[in-house]
Amino acid sequence: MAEDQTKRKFYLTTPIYYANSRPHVGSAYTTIACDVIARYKRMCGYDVAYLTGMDEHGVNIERAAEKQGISEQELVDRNCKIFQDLWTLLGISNTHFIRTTSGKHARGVQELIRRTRRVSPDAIFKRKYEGRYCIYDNLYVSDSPEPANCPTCGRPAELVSEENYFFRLSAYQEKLLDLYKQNPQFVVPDFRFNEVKSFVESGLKDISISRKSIKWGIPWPDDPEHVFYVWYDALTSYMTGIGFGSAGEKDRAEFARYWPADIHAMGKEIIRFHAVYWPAFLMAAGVQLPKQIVAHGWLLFEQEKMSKSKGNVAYPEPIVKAFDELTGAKVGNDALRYYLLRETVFGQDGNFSREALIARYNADLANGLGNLASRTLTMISNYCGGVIPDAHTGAGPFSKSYTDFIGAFSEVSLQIILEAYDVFGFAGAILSIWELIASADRYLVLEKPWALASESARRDELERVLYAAAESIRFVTILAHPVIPDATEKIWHQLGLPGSVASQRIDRVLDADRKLLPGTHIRKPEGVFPRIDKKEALERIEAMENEIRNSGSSRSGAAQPRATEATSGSGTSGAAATAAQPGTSGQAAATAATGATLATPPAPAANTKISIEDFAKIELRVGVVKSAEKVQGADKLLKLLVDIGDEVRQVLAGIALAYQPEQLVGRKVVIVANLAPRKLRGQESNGMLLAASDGADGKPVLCTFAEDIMPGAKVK
RNA sequence: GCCGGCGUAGCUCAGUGGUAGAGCGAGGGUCUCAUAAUCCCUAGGCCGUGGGUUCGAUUCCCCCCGCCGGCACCA
Repeated sequence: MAEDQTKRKFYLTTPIYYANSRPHVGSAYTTIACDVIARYKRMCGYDVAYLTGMDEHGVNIERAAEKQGISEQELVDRNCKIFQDLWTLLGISNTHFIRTTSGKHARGVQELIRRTRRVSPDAIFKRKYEGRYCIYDNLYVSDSPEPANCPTCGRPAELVSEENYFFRLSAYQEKLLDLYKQNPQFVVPDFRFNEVKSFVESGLKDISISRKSIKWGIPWPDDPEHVFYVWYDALTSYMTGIGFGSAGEKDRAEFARYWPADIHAMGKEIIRFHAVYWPAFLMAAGVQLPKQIVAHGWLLFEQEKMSKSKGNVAYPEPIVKAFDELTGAKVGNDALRYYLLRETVFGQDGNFSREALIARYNADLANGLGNLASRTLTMISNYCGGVIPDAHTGAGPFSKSYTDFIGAFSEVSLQIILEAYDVFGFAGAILSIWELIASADRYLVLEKPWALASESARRDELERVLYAAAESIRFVTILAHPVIPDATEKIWHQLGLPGSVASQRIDRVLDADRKLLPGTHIRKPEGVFPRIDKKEALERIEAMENEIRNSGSSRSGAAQPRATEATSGSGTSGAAATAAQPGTSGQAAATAATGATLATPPAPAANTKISIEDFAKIELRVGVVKSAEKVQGADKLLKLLVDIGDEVRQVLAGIALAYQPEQLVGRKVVIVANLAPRKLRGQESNGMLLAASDGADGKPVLCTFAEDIMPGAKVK
């Protein structure tokens, strides 16, 4: 918050994280990536505001709190602390932190809607909302009145209707397309941008932005029966987090300084809300639009399919703490950050593997940078009395390896690395920096300073070599600092340099007056990245993860799986990997994946019972599949003819990903016989097959019978 | 079904119209300042399949197979 008005500002945000459970590696990935950008921009001389925060409203919070017998506020306070502790552990340099339960946020959201009604009176309107709602799982399944099945339990959802406030998104199609045209970098990577464009081109529907049934939310101004619904509330935090809606002089100035955001970063699953809804909301309110939406990919866990029994969800804390404990040094944070950024191409999905992380740590950090610093500083300590020697750049002759080496640390390499950072090419930047480390190691072997040290006549050569090596470490330390802040500060200190690396100008690392000063006393060399034993580390990490899992805090409120978990497997068999949803709130994930929205019912879920009369309304009958075929133009639909005793029904079922048509013929199934007919892909469906779905990948499994039973028999 | 991407050495990936590259892992060697670290050498891989354009394609075009993403769709 140390604003320096003479500097150019830079404002970036992570998504706000949903407060119903603890963060996993995916959330950490988003936040770390943003932290690297923030640190990098600061080192380029920007006045950076970096916002992260918590999404603390909605039904999942209500439910989780109830389950734990505490108030909503207690629950979100507790989970907020877990997130904040993690950000501290990861050295996240955010300058702002927003919680949607804060008073200032609520005032900002209400202010934005008031402003919208002033600027665009047509944008907000009230209308009857009709959607499908599952009474068993207490969630909105679909925003359309069309019949729908609950993604969690598979049962048909109830039709519900209430008056809601809507945002006229449909009116913004052309304006959005124009925005995209004017700003070819509005969304990165470009393939995501194309997806956004085609989504908007295909037509936009108005969206509901309030709910009557939710209590745990921000009341609608002048109509407190309503609360704001998910996205309008959540997205606005990017503004309220830096002072929007506040009457205070300081807040107003801060907002004026930092808005619009330069970057909103997030996982790919919530890009639509940021690239479509959010600009539309802002246009309607007459507020400046963010400059860029940056979407990264997912982390897939160790190439294997997620399974609850395996519990292979990775949490950041065990990794960081295990590394710290086993090495007796604070290296875990750097290890995790380095691995995540080095191993994945930002924007694309990446693999997350603990083994690979440990291997990277040992190969690149311990054997690479750590060892280079250690050997160089030790030699300066042993051969030069612990003082940075003279560079001897004045008089030759210079060996070829010297000129080559100096040449590597040139404006050219610097520009390559800076450009990589500028386009979020973290892996590329790291690769280039580590090439420099390798060249330093190579240089030392060629020059053999340990041999020079024994020949007093070659004193100048020795000093020249060690000075060059030390300089190369300074160079690398500054360039790598955004990625590995802890170790670079340690090396900086060991080089005897004043202040912190963080306050160095990364783009001026080559300036003559910033080079190491001969005569500087270095400090005691200490290994910054002690090597770690793979087996030991794996065991330690696993033990700590089990602790978290058994403590129950890993899913303090997630009653149903996030829908994105199901979609990421995409119905393939075998090798499907399951992803973390970096940067997603659970609420957001569910919304993104299903197009449905979550809300809370007035009554608690588990206590909702129906009467036998209610059940009797549903006519379930045994059927035998007579024929089955794929429906043209649909991935998931099969057209079945089902004999239910007195007639043969045509039924369409969305099970094509799980069943081959031929294997269904002759099979006994249960169908809902008195369901209203519905057209699907032009074909009429008369009834519905009962199926359970596996939470992990959402694959349907048909109900059937072990004993013989006649078609047409009633099921009850 | 529509739109887009990918398929290159064990693994992760670069790459170019002209007889294929890096890192990691593995094998061998070397120095000894350093964290059993460094450095050097070693992988002979139909560059998914088939066809086309071309003097010549891994690189350009088309089909197919496999994988992935977005949308539609999942009574």
